[in-house]
Amino acid sequence: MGREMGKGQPRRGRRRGSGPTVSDVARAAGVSQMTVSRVINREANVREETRAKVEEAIAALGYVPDPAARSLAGGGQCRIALLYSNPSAAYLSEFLAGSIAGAAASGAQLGIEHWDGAEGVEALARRLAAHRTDAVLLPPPLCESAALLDALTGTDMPVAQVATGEPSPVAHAVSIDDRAAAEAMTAHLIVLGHRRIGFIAGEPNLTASGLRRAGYEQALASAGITAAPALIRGGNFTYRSGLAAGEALLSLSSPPTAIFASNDDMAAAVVSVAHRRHLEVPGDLSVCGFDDTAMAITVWPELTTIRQPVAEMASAATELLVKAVRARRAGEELAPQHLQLPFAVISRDSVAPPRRSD
Amino acid sequence: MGREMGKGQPRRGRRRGSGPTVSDVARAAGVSQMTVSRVINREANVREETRAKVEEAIAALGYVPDPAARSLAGGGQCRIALLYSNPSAAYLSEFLAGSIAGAAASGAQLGIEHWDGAEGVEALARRLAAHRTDAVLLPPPLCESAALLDALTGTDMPVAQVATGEPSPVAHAVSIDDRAAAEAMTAHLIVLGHRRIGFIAGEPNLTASGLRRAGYEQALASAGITAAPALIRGGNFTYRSGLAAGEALLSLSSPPTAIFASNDDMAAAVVSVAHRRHLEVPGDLSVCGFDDTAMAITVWPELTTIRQPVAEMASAATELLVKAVRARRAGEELAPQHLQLPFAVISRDSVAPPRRSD
DNA sequence: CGCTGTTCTGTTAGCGCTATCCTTCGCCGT
DNA sequence: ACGGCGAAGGATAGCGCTAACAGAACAGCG
Repeated sequence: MGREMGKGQPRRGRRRGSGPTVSDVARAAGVSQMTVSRVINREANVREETRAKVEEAIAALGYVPDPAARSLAGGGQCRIALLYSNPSAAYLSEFLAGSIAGAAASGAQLGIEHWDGAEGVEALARRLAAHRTDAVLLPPPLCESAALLDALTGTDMPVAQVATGEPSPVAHAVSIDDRAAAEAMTAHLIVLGHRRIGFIAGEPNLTASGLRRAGYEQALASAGITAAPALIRGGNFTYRSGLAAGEALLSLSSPPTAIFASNDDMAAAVVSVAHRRHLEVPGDLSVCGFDDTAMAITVWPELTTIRQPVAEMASAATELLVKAVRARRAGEELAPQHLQLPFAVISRDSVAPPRRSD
Repeated sequence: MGREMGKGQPRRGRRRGSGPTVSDVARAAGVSQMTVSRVINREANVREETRAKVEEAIAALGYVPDPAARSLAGGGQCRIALLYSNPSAAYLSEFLAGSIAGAAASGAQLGIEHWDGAEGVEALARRLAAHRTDAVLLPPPLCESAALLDALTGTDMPVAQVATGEPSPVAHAVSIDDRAAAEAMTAHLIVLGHRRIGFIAGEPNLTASGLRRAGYEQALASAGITAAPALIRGGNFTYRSGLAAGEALLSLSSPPTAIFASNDDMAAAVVSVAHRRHLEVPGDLSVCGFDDTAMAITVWPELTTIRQPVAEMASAATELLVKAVRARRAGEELAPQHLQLPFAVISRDSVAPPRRSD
């Protein structure tokens, strides 16, 4: 039977005008499709030289892998649910962007699920099952809920906690070294000449809070400064709690020359309190925060703070989950990974040397 | 009976344990895969009897079509890009959540693209093309960039603007009635007894700013109050501009009893200024914002503000784009739609009747 | 009965990618 | 030399689905 009878021209196929495909890249790089695939997936056993050639071709053609095709051919459909509760919204947006990128990169579907705890844990599990969820991504503060974690790890869905201080041994986790970060920030203040450094602790139920406080204390100890208990105040990560703690610290007979708040919201509140008392920031009082959320650059002066690579963390956690799901489907089990990403001290305008180093 | 005769014994396929496929259903129903596909897609030209048989088989096997395969095979692939610039991040998180939901609902892929304007418009267009973007979603403030809009609508990608005051005639748009919202908020203050109501305008380049101001003026006019020009101050949606405008308004010889800021950031700044001057909010000064971003409930007291259903708006815009892309592929053209979603006045603790209605 | 339409249903060939072989090649030890 | 081994990369066959076309079944009409 003459397949190409009517037209001498081979049938155009039903290519979407879309874009370059693996075979285009392969042709351009002078390798096989499979090698391109290997480069994309960062598999081993590809010579550096070959990899470079392929990457060049990818860049030149502006190639982007088709997620649909990937999940069809590869490990198969993978739906991961991002479970969130109380959105510290600035955080969530970066987190979402990261998850989306991670999901896109591994060809997974991302679903957003809200859970406020009112609905029981089992009801949640049922909901996830109905949505054919393969894995669950937990940003703070949900990643700290022991009940939730238990229920989730009880199912056969891999779970990833992001930014928890104390990862569960049965879950994947991505975080920064909160303790080292707090220590670095405190040390920074000490180097500038501050000696009376106030600290506003975070929500006591979150494990990261303890680590941040430990880092602060460690830095003081390393510098030979005795930590005055009066300089440490409790907070719960809200602006309002920062207001109260700030008032308390600045009402001391010998107030601190710098205040390190465990997050940006509380630091912003401290700035507000300082202004109310007609103290200049950073002239009369240095203030620093933690997280580098939108709040940090919203207030004036902009806050010196610790940047967590939230997007990267979310992206890494997402990819981890996809890998876990695929491994599980292949019959293996991916041992819980606990990644730690680097943080950075971001210097802005809310910190300066103390006016008189007494 | 033998397996498929034509081909040799298939080599141990790499079936995922997943679920039943079209061919399972087809075999169970005694029809071809194609017929099953037709039933799934509710195509015409399938006998009622056949359809019933297939549907029965689907139900019996618990078959669910694989979206990845569908979009690979069908033209279904649709990649929509969410283009964002400015870290108006609190807004973005809700926006993202909405877009994701919208994309999932219509089976589209969502990509996040950052653009700060440094890279030229054509470079951006090239990047989008390289990422096989089919349509572009523009949250504020990018949706106001005429240059960008021109460049984008010049391509054959559908574009949707979200929350713009003045939709382009060639783009889709989803917004709220900013003017009516500002009018409602102002009227609310008037009903409480305020007569000297300060207004902080938004970034003059954004069309929504003008509408909000017009709404404010309209409400005053309707109540027979003459708008004192001194009570209107310019701002640009930043906290810092709110600080300056707040200072100016409260320094007037006859200061306002209420200040309506065009967004929450500026309203938060006004609260801060008021506190610095030892004015109680809302006792001595009522303050209200606009947008209901995270900032509104971060500061204390929490802000009375206008809620825009950002997530719904993003979701609606996303679905609109998908529809437009599919229509275009089918050869038709979806005329630009301009949707307007309802807003709501959210009463919190930053507004009260004036102490003495003078 | 042929001849045209009109439904319906089946067949074939991919969509873009990766799993699973398989070949090739260089490097070691004896 | 030789066999053996592991790394690098190629060839091929699908993943589950649908577009496009090719029949088959059935109607009406001369």
